[in-house]
Amino acid sequence: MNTPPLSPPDTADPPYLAGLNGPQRQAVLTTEGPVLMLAGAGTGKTAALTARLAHIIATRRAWPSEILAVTFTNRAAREMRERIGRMIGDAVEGMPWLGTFHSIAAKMLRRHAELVGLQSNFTILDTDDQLRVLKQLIQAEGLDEKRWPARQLAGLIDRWKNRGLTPADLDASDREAYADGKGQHFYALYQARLKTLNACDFGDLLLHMLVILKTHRDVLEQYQQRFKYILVDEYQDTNASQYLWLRLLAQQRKNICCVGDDDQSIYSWRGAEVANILRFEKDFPGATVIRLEQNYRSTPQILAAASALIAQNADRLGKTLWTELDAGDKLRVVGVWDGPEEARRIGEELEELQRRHISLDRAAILVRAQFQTREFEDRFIAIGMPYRIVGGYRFYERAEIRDALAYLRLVQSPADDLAFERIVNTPKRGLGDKALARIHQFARAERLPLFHAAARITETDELTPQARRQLANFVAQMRSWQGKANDLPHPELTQIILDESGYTAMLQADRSAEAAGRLENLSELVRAMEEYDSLEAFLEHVSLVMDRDNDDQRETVTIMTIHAAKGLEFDHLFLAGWEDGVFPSQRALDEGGTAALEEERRLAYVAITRARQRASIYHAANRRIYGQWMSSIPSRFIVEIPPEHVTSENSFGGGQSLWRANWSAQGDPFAHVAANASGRSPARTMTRGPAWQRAVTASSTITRAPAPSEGAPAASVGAKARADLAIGCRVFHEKFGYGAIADIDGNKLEVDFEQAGTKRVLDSFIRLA
DNA sequence: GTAAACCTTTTTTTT
DNA sequence: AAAGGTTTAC
Repeated sequence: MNTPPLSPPDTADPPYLAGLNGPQRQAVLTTEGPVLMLAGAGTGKTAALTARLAHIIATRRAWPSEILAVTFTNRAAREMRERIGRMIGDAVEGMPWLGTFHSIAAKMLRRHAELVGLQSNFTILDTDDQLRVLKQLIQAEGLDEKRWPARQLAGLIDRWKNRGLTPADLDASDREAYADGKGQHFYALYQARLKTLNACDFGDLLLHMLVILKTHRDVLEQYQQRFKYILVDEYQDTNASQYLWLRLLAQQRKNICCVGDDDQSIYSWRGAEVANILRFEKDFPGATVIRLEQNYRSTPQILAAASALIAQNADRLGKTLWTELDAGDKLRVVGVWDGPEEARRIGEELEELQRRHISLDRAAILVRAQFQTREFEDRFIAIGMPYRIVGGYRFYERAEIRDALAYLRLVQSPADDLAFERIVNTPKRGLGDKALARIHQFARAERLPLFHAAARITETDELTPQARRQLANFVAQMRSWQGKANDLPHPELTQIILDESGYTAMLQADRSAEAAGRLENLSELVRAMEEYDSLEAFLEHVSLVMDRDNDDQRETVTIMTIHAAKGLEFDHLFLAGWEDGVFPSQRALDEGGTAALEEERRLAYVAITRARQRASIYHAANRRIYGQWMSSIPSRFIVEIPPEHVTSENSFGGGQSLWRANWSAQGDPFAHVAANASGRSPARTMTRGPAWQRAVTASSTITRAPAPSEGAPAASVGAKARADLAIGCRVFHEKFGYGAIADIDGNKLEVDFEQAGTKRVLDSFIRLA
């Protein structure tokens, strides 16, 4: 370790070392050589990271512009910038290489775009554009879109890109994927199409840069020279492509510091590989490994509950978090009747906080999936509770915003065919499929972008006179905006475009309930643009940050997904919807493997460890999913928390949560199930874990789901039909008893019950008798 | 070419 | 339940 000439700690510690513990100091002072920082939840990782940066800069080891600091989310990048700013002042302005992987890769790629056949003003496609391109390709190849959804192809291509694979790199098994082995073909087609569009998608930002670094030694060396120190946050979430990228850049100087926590790896669905953390020491021999294990955030009760939960995962490095804080409250587990009641109860608790003059900024509601936020939104609007939903309906994904952006994109780069297609007939100009097909045909024949083709086609008699007039008008307008683009400030330009194009008028004429909100969103867009120096800068921001910065000054409770909450902390935490099928998600359960379930468990761990003082876990007995009522079972994760760290209550019985009381009082958690199944535990349930068994036992005692009667047949959660059922099978249902299957419709069954008559039920509530 | 009616699908999680 | 896509009616 190359310790700088520092005086003894008690006399002249630089301010950035103040209040750091031993391992944290080591993380700050070990500047040379590879460092792996294993930092558990709430162990002051960000403090150590920012101090490390401050130290490197203060001791003149590197200029701010010579440090590469990568984070995963824009929020994390922003926070780090702010915190460093507080330590080192304006020097942070000179840190151009602090940002997300994607923003940094984009910045690099703009400099070297020509090396992968792009121009430096390439557009960055979002998921929506990506899907539209793929759909067009699938159609052009004459494939049935129903059978081979574009989404699936997009997912595959995404995964390949995450793994750092170009079409040529795919191996035999990858090539087989999609539409009888056309996966590779489509991948290549898609990449070619992107090239002609002068566009790339999110995965390309990294993959293109990776290819450039691999194949252009001079470029690689240039960056290896520049980046004297590399710092990576949330290392457990890096995917293969990011990993290779980092390894190339760090190879020369090897001053790379990676910070991560294998227990908080929750992005494997996006290609993240925890293995990256495990093989760090192999890739960088002699690496210093520093463990941060003292937790400054949570009470011992919360910490113990979280630790016990995560201990159920087999696949982990293992660590022991400890804290010096006072014991604190146990976790609360609250059972409620249904989703609306959950929202009502949490609303009441928030009102209680308000009465105690506790700022709502200190409270948060965490959900597994976005759809759960609606219940809270409805309730909080009703009671006037100030709230903010993070992520959610994203500002830049709204149709009106995307339309406006498409206009701007077309002004900026007339060759943006996707933008052209999007707005050529919005608002309506009488240019429908037929006209568009003609333009397409013309464009292909003349090898022109759509906009230029459109301009030329108006000089021919290809189109009907009225379509021709309309199109000529549109082209003329666009030209006039393009001419103004350099003279007018971009917010004004946008306003002019919206007005002259008739977009504003279209919304004003719209009598529907949403129209007013849309107009408001557009003025907000114009306002947001003012913060950017140029149209280019703004569009870049929009492509990379799908969210608008929330500068809400009021005190509000935050509602967000657990994923979005990673890295944050709250005094009062509400964890909603802890029911099997919601959390862990149905998809994770359907997959059946332990890997998916362990990731859900890590998610549960992340959720609980966000709490500083108090955490309340909610589970509802009934929930509406896909618009239909489903009865649900408390999450197995609740059962996995040791009872000594939990107090239970429920709103429909009083006192301790019935299901937990029932299961612990019974001794044998299987007894109930076994009895119901007439002494025989069915093989299918035996393949589930003991937690599931307990939960099933419990649910049969407390859940009184609305009967799936004729009028309201229960809907599906997982759409797959079970293979073990056939018409005529004798089956058992918890509520209706024994019966025979009369009909099967996907996962919905019609069963003739011996006692209850004929009912429509979901196959997941049925087992073979 | 458009609007209205009808059917199907959707829910992880993010850059 | 709501949004998206498709078919049908004008």
